[in-house]
Amino acid sequence: MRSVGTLGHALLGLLAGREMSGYELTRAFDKSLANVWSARHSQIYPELAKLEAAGLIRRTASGSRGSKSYAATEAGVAEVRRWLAESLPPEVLRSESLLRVFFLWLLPTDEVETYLRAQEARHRERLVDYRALAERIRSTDDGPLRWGRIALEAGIRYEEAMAEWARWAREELDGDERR
Amino acid sequence: MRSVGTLGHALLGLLAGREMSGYELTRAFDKSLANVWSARHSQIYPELAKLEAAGLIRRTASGSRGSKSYAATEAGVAEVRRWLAESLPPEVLRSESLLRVFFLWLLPTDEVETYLRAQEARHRERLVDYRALAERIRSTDDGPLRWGRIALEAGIRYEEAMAEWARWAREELDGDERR
DNA sequence: GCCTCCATGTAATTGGTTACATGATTCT
DNA sequence: AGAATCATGTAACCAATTACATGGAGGC
Repeated sequence: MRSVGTLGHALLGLLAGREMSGYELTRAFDKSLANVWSARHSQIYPELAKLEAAGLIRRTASGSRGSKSYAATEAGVAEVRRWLAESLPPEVLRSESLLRVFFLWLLPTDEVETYLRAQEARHRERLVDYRALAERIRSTDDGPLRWGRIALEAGIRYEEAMAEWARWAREELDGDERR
Repeated sequence: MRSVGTLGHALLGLLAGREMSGYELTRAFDKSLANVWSARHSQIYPELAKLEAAGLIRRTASGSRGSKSYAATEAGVAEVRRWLAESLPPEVLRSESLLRVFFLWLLPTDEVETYLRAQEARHRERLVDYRALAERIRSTDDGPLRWGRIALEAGIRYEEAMAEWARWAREELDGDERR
């Protein structure tokens, strides 16, 4: 009996809300979940087959263009709940942009400044997007949507913190230059 | 001619600073780099062989207990610089803890609260560690070490933002309960 | 003599991305 | 008729983790 990975749990979580097809699930990963977890259809379809074989989801209907809908079974919902209540795995940040910072001493000062400006700009752009999205969701305060809004808030605070950090790092350098 | 991945660039960056053995590189990933990128020795040793074959690093000496030291070649240093100056890849956060947030509606309120408290506690713990580490590095303001301190500041701001977010999310819920 | 740390490697497996491949429906 | 979108799948490859495997040096 193969254990369920993070992708499997994400799929079960989505299917615990409502029945969906592989295609709809794929869109969910492109849309709402994109900012915390990603997955392509090429990973999703085989995973659905495995979850079905494990009895955690079941086929419910076939749509017009050959689409297949799935719903979480009782065992499936129980498995997501178990996962949610489980203690968090020791998650570490994995950021290529921050990794590069360790090696910036290899670049001339003006290129370092360019780097940090680009970094800040990217975070500010995302911040604008996230805030616009938050405005649109604001009114919904019931059910699953609400938790999307709460997760989004984490994204907003993250981008804010990273943009501010990049500005701080740039100022650190500048002060240094003028000395 | 195989292209160099992120791990390869990280190794080149470290070796551009000073010559090191595979074992020392492994420790560097456990220690300073651990918070932004991770790698095991089983991934590092084969990668060193590839970098050497590509002429980006070269063997410099053999230590007593069979250790092999490597240094970045000119081509190797040029490659890190190229990588650093290159525009950033579209990096997205990948967080299982935040993914779980989308599905918290499946848990009873008290378990949600437990989840968010655990989340906050973890971030606060890391914050304490990072701040202690920052204190220790503070005095060094030259060379590679300085950039380690700047990257650490990003970690501090990240943990701070996430801890505050978890508290905010919990309060959101509480306010709701009392209504 | 035994344990710990230093030191390097390979093998097996999982997770994830990119590319390949195909076909139906709807819109213009 | 042609393009965009819906819809599902497989194959090849790359990245990363876990487990397997071995041996030397130094401290107790």
